Amino acid sequence: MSVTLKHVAKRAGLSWQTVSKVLNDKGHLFRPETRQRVIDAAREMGYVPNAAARTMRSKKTLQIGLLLRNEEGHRYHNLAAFILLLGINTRLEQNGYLLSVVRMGDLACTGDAKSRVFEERVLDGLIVFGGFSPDVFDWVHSVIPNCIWADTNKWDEYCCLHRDEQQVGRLIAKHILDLGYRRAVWTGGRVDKHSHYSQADRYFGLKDELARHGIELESISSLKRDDNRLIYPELAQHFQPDRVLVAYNTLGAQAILTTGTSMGKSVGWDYGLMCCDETPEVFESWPGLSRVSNDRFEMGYQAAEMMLQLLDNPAQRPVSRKMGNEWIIGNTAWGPHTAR
Amino acid sequence: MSVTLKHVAKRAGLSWQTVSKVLNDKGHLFRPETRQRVIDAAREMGYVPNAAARTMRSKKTLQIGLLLRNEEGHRYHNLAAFILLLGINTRLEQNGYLLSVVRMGDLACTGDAKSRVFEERVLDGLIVFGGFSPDVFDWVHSVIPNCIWADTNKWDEYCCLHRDEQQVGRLIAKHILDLGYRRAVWTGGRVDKHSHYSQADRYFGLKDELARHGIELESISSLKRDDNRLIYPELAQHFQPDRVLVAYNTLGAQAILTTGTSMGKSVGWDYGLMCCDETPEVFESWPGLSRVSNDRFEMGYQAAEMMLQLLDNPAQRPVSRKMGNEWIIGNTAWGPHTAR
DNA sequence: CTGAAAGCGCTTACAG
DNA sequence: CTGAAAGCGCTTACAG
Repeated sequence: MSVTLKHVAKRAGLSWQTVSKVLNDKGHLFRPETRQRVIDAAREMGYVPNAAARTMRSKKTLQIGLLLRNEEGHRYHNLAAFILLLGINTRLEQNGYLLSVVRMGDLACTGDAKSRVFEERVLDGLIVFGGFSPDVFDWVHSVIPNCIWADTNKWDEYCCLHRDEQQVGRLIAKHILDLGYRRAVWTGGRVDKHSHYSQADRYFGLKDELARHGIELESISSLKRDDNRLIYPELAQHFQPDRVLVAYNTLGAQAILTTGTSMGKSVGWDYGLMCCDETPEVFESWPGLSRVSNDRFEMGYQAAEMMLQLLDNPAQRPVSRKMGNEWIIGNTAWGPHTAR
Repeated sequence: MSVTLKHVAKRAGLSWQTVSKVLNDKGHLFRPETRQRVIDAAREMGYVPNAAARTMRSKKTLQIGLLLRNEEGHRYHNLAAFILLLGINTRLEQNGYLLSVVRMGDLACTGDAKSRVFEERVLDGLIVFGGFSPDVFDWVHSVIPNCIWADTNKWDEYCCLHRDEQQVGRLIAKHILDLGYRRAVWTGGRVDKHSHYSQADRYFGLKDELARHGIELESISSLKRDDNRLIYPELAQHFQPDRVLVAYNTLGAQAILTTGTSMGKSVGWDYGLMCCDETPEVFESWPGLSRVSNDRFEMGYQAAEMMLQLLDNPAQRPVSRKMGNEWIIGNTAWGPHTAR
C-alpha cells in the first residue's frame, strides 16, 4: 500500500538496505551518483519512513503525553491548560516529539482510566498537570516511569515544576506595603489538606510577610454556587478605601468586581484589588488588573525541557524547578489615600 | 528492558506465540488453566503490549492529528480550539485512538512545517481546524490522505464539517424582526475573498433575511489596533434605542459593550446587541449576552466521529455535515420600544 | 489445544 | 562502496 524502502530500492536499482543507509545519511560514504539516484527515487515515489518500524528498533516512540484532569461537569475547567499545552508542544516539536492529550478523572487508579496509553507502550514519558490525589500520582508513575510533575501537589527534589507561589504571596505583600495599606483581606478561601499547593503557599506567603510588618491578614469566606459563580457573603463591609482585597485568581477578582459594581463601588478608588494569578483572557478583557504574572506557556516550555532532559538521561533526573513571577502594575489598587 | 511476550512465555512455560493468542483472546480456545497461567504471569511481570510492534502488523497507528494554525504573535488566538480538542479526544478515546496536536503557520507548503507528522508515517488521519489558504489544504492532503476539514473554508460533498453560519445570520434576523427592530447595524467587518466562510455566511444570511422583510442592513467598519483591541470609529452615533448592533463574535460584543459603557450607554436599554458566536468564557463572564449558540465540544465530537467513519471505510467517505445552532435568550436586546 | 514459521519495515553490525 | 543477514515485538496463517 504505502511506499517502503524496497519499492525505492527497486526503482533505484540498489538493495533496500543501501537505500536505508543513504536516506539516513550515514557519513556520506556513497558515490554521489548513487546517492542522487536514491534520493530522486525516494522523492518521486513519495517515500515516507514508517515511524512504527523505526520505533521498534530505536525503542523510542517519540511521543509524550499530557495528563489533564477530566472533571465531570467541568468541561471547560482546564482552559488554561491549553496554553501549557502549546508551550510544551513548541519545545517538543523541536526534537521531533509528538504530544498527545490524555484525560483522566481523579479516581483513575480504581479503574476508570480508559486511554490506551495506560494499556500499551506508546509514550516515552508523561507530563502530569494540576490537581490529582497522591494515589493517582503513584499509579500513573508505576505505569509510565518517566514523569514530569507540573503544577501538581507533588514536590520532590527531582522532576517537579512549580510556580513559586510563596513568592507570589510575598510580592502581593510587598506592593500592599509599598502602597501604604494597613488593612488587607484574603478572599481566597480556607486552606485545608486537600488544597492545591498554590492556595496554601499564596496565603501563607502573604500572611507571613505582612505579619513581619505588623499587619494582620484578614479573611472572608466564599461560596461556590451550582453554576460555578463565586459569592462572598461578607464582602460588602470590606469595600472601603483603606482596604485591599486579595483574590486567589482572576475568577475571584471578577466576582469581586461584579459585586462591587452592583453596589456602586469603583475598583481602585473605593477599594483596592490585587490578584495572585492571571489567565490569557485577562490580557484582553482586563489588562488593568493589578496582579502577579503567570506565564503558563513558559511553564509548558520548561516542563518539556525537563522531559527531554529526563529522556536523554533517565539515570540523572532533572532537578526540580520553581518559576519566578513578576508584579504587573495595574489600576485596581492605588493605596489607601485615594478615596474620592 | 521492558517485558515482552517471550518473558511472559518463559514464566508461564509456554511458547510466546501461545501467550500472544491467549492475551488477544482468540475465541477462548485454550484450557482454562493454561489461560490462567498466562494471564497471571503477564500481570505479575507487568506485561504491556508494544504499540509499535502491533502497529507494524496492523498498519494502523491508532493516532490522529489535530492541525491548528500557529500564528506569530497570536499565541492564544486559538483558545477556542481547546474545546474542540476535548470533544475530539472524548470521542477518539472510546475507540483507542490518541490525539496529537500539530501546529503550522499558513505558509507550511513553502517549507516551515517542522512537525514529524509530515515527515514520517505516524498518523492515521488528520483533523484540520480553522483558516488556512487553499494551497495548504492541498499540500496537507497530499501528505496525509485521510483528512477531516472542520470549520475550514473548504466545502466539498465529503469530509467537511461546518457550523451552519447562514442559519446563524437568519436566526439573528429572525429575532431582530420578532423584537420589532427596524434598524440593524452589522459590525462584523467587510467580507472579502480572504474571509473565513463564517463571515460571509453570517453577513449574507442576516442581510438577505432582513431584506426579505424590507429592512436594509447597515454596516460600520472596525479597526484592529496593535494590541488586538477592536475599535469602531463610527460606533457612537449608533447607540440609539431603536437600533440593534450585531457583533461577529464575543470579542466584538465585548468591545461594543466597553465603548458603550464609557459613553454612559446601557446595553439592552440604550441600544440592542446581538452576537453571532459564543465562547466557553461567555458562560461565566457574560451569560446574559443575546446570542447564537456554538458548541465547539460537539463539533469536535462530530469531527472525530467522521474521522472514525473515514478510517473504517476509506472508500466510502463520510458525507459532509452542517451543525445547527440555537438562539440563546439574553438581556442585551429587548426591542426598539424600551428606551428609558 | 499448542507450537514453529513467516513477515510487517526498518537499522545496524558484519561480509565482501 | 554496496549487499545480505539478524533482529526489534508482535500477529496470523499453517502444522502437528
